[in-house]
Amino acid sequence: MNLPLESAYKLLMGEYGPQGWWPLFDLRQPDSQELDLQRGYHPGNYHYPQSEKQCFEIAIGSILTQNTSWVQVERALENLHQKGWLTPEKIVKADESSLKQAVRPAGYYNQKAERLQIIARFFLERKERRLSSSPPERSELLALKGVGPETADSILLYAFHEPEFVVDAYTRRLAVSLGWLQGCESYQEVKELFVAALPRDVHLFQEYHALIVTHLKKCPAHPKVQTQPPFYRSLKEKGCLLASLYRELA
DNA sequence: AACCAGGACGTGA
DNA sequence: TCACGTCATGGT
Repeated sequence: MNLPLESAYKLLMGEYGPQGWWPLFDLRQPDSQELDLQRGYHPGNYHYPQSEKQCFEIAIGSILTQNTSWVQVERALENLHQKGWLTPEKIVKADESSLKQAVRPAGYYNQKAERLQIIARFFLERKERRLSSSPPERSELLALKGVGPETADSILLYAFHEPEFVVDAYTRRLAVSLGWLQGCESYQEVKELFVAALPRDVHLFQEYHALIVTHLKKCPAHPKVQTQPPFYRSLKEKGCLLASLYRELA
């Protein structure tokens, strides 16, 4: 079975262009006309993160965004930024209650505050051992409370440029709606589908995941989980890109 | 006014 | 291993 994963990628890239993930707070240009730049995206520039601080910010964001929309994460990051807390040192030392207050907009603020301190401790420890320049093992990320498979892969892919494909709810939904999956597959199985069909390329992996999210945000044309066989009809009627995706791939 | 958002963990079968 | 409840704020 040879699924057209690259064709889908080309269509998405042709439609939306490079997404400039992962957005970085201290990269924001408030005066820019481009909303992307205002919000810290850096389309076409793959040279980020450029500092340990930016690297850490990606890790923080990946925790905060768990089952939460990105605008909420931006508010939490805003709070942390205003306190000057977007570093492992500050997060570790922060008192519990004000950290919770800062993180509150992102939801689950009790657990997320705790888990931010856990991952901050991890970053700090790596820094003290002068390991910051080399990527952590996936297994040691997974060992941290609050870091599951998606968060680990996000950190590795976007913060450390490791070729790990990120699978999230959108990825699964797209794959299911295109008939590539049934929907009941495990994280690893979904990941394998993409990794096996694509060249192991960091920029490709970064853009593919970002494009999937962008597309399904813009075109939430399908139910959360679609376990039925491919269903072209309902989507053609939506008039969104996914319809053309279907026609191309049919 | 339900439903969902760039999940992960703890528990019991 | 796996299904299920829990965590929580703010948009549509």
